Amino acid sequence: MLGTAQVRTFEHMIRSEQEQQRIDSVHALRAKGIEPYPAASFEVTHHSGPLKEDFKEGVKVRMAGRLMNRRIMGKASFAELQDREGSLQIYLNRDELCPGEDKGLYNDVFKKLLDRGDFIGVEGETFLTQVGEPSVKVTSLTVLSKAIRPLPAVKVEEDGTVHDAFTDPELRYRMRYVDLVVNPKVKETFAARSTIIRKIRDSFDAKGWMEVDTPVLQSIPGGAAARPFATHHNALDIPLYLRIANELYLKRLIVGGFDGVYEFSRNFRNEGMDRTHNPEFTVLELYVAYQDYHWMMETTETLFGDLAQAVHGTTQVALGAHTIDFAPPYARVTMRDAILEHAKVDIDGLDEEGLRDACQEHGIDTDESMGRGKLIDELFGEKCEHHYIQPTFICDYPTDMSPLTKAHRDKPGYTERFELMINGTEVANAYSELNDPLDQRARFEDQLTLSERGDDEAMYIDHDFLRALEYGMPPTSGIGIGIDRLVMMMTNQTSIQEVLLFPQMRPEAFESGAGDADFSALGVPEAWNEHLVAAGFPTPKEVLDAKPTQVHQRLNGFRKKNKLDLPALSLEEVTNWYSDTSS
RNA sequence: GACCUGGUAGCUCAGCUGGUUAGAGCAUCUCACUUUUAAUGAGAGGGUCCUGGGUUCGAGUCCCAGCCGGGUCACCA
Repeated sequence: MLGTAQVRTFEHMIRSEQEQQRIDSVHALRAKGIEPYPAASFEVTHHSGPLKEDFKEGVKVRMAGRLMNRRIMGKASFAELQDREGSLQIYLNRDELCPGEDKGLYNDVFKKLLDRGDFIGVEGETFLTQVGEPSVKVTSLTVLSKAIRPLPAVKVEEDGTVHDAFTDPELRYRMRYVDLVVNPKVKETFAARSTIIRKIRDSFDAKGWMEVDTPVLQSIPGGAAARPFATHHNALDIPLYLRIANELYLKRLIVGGFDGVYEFSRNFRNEGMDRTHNPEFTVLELYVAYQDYHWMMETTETLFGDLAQAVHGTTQVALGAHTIDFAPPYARVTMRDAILEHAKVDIDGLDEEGLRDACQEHGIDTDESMGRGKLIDELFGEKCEHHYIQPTFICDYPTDMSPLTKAHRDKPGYTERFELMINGTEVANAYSELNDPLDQRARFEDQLTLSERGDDEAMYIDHDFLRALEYGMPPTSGIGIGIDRLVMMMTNQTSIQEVLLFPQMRPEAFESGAGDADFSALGVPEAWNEHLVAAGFPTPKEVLDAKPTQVHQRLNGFRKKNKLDLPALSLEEVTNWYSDTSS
């Protein structure tokens, strides 16, 4: 809740003309005895979707949503009421809405004081207009919430042509709430994401597997090879890491006697961002006892076929220029055959040097820290991966790039591992899990050697996990499915930001309210003191947290905007504020 | 991290080899209009041209530095 003082401050923020008009309307509504932000519930009986699908005239309805796209024609008006399902046309007739002498609700409230984007509740009766549009004739109108900022004015023609679309990715991601209101397709993508997750959960629960929660804060960031985000626990005075994977915890639960466990794991990796990578992302991890990776392939292809059906009603799904067929079974190609086919290299019988030469021949940069597994991985990634558009299981990875995977039952040097490739991208990664504790210990030690050789992706040793394995883990198959990528494949998106509600962005700078602060310790000229606060630096801390270049620009921008009678600051001068405090 | 590219009104965008007071459509405001649907007709208001510096008689436009995005690559899933 905002205090009165704060409300007053916000009203003094610099507003666009349209925002100021809307704020004036808030006051005008109150002056008429209408609360623009009422506390009481508004009972809703119908939503636009079902009402339109099975439309009948003469149905009494109560609906609520945003007022959009008004078409005012004197004593009668049409508008769209947009709710969670879509939107429905409403019709307001002055004399039916206001049967008495006082026409204020129509003439003043609806026509003047309400704007596009405001939440209203209506009561009325369904009917078809002359042109056959399903509509609601409004007999009662309630203001539910007044919007101060105007929504982007997107207009859609009957044939689907969109005018003045809200498309700037920066604005769409930073203000997803606006994106969702104005771009119906965006809503559909996230509805599909929800459907996929719910369907997976239903299908796993039906099999008797159990959803679990395991630690996000870990003292050893294990289960994958990646740079973690580090933090610190004050009470224990120890470093902690946000998990890069949850694999080792789920296996501990298999040791503990659950024979099917899964978790939708939010993982965090402190690495680059692009259209297939976000610092936090979701992986579905599933571990099932007494199964192997062949069983897991069948489980996976069946699941994906079902998911496509649930989202699209068919297994044929458009993805960019391709149509992906999610119907099982999927092709199974060994890593050796994949490389043989696309790079004409037989990795069997090639030692590290031979592989290094093969990589060089294909123009792949190598260095001394790369072992045999890493070299094979490079060959596959560079020469093969992008060829697999239709769902394909790539099987049997070399042992030294799979430290948690069981050795292959009849191919020495290989493991029982597969990755599922779709549209040239890895979507899932699965193993027959390594449950031989002595082998696991040896594999961790090999990782240590790799790490000493300079491979900064080598895994940490988790001694408690080794101890757990020594108590005995049944044969188990496990899989990790990249949920974000899966949703991309299922919703025809090529960027991970389109399937994350709030993708990571550089934080935005805001002007904040007034406060008293002393900047003299930084060496800021006294005349600038109050302006620093107004320009969005309430305390010296905010100044020091920002980059000097940024502060310099913001302040000079503020000076220009407000036509301050002060000399412009030099970058050097601002930079000095930083050095002064550190000495 | 490197390269390419963009930032002009609330939204989508024009703005030529630098040259009067920076434009359009939609949105907003005023007026008209009782079945419209990108409603329509008439009129009006609205701009730190991302920021700072430079070149110039003159910069939205050219140069330098920076801020914030997007794309490609590298790394990764």
